[in-house]
Amino acid sequence: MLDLKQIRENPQSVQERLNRRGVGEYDIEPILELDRCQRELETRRSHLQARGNEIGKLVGQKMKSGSVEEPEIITLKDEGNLIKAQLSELEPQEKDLKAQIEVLLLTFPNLPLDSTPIGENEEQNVEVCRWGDEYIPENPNILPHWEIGEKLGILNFERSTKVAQSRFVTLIGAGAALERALIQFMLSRQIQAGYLEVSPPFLINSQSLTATGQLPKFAEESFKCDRDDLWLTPTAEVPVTNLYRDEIIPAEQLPIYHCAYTPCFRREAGSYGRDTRGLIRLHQFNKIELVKFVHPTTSSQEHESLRQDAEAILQALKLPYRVVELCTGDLGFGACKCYDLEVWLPSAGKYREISSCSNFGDFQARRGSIRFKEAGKKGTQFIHTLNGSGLAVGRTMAAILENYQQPDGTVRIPDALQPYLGREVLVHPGS
RNA sequence: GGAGAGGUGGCAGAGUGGUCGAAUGCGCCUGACUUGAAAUCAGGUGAACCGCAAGGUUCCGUGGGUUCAAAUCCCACCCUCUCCGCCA
Repeated sequence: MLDLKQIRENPQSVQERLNRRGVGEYDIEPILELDRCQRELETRRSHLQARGNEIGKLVGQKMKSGSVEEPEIITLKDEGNLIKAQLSELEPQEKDLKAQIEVLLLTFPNLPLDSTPIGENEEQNVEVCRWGDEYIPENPNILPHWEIGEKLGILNFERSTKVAQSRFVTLIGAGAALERALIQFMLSRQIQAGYLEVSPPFLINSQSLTATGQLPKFAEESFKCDRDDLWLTPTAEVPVTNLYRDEIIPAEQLPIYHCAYTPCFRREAGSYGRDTRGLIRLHQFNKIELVKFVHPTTSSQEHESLRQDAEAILQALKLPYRVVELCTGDLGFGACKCYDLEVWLPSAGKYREISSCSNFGDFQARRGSIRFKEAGKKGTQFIHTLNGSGLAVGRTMAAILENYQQPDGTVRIPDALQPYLGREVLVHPGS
């Protein structure tokens, strides 16, 4: 959520930064107008209340010293009733304005940092670096991961549609073991890097989704359990960030680093024709998520190190990838800066997103009221939140099945992963 | 699902109609003592909003109601805990 005070005090600067996401998409003028009305009402209301409080005290004093029937008391009571009547008109108006402002504010995205490249869409994203060109396979006949996976007997899509729908998968035998090994491998690495593992609820309430920014604008993207105001988590970012919602954290406890494995559930509304095959775009997938809660002055450098922690997994697995910095037009709703890690998928001949590392500044902290207090200092401040995948497990599996595919149709297991899987190669069931 | 208890400041926990934004303890800050720390003693210390300021307003789970006046009384709802039932 944007800071209303900042909008009020620097409207042109806020508008300019919103325009970087897309000219004409966001107009702060309606908010400013509502805010002016609300503050005018607030002034009037609080003056009335002040007089009302005064009357209350006076009546109390006089009743102690005199009779209840004294005319002075009657007059005061009458004035009290008059004020009450006036307030009963003002208060709902002001409440309504406040609610309108809140609703509007929740639909506004975060302001991009000045360092975020300006651009209209993903074509203007900026490639930061490439890693592992030497690991790009030379074999020109690499099968897409879903084909090799089915040949190896470790993936089954058809039967999964029977159980659920399209865009679901069942992993079998070595496939299921491979996924489990990847989860264990990624978590172990991130725990070693200093992240405290958590295993949060997978069903989460609306308030949590609102705090991280999925609601109200992106309700279509998540699965909902209607009877209970609970949703299937679309990413561990939501439950993990919300662990600290409505809390004031002592500054000396910062930074807080968490990693979490969860399944993620997404409706993928609006992507009907895209990536219909394979592990790339499923309604349910597994992910290791990294979440940081940090002091505002450190969030940029924490963002860089978060990215490195995600990259470290790809490097350990020797999977070729590149780092892309999202331009303002492609930046996620709550992010002020974001790096995507894209892994090389030989069958497609291109890089595909496998991790997204975002800095949210105080955007989520405001929505979720996550604050910190510095000992001895007055008041509280909003913390900064960051998160990134470390990594998406299904896509990692896809990348391994392709990049480690051998001409004979077997798939080598990356060295670093072998101890977790207990085997060096995936072979056809018959051989 | 049934029965009961409870939701108060960073935390614990008093408070049952007025001077209560709220005792007390812990924590934290400042000072004294100390080479330093600990212990002890004294003082201070909630959050949010409006206002240039003085100052004002709001907040005791949430929403309504009664009253000149509500943490306190009434109604509804939400949540947590305990016990019973069912169940992985």
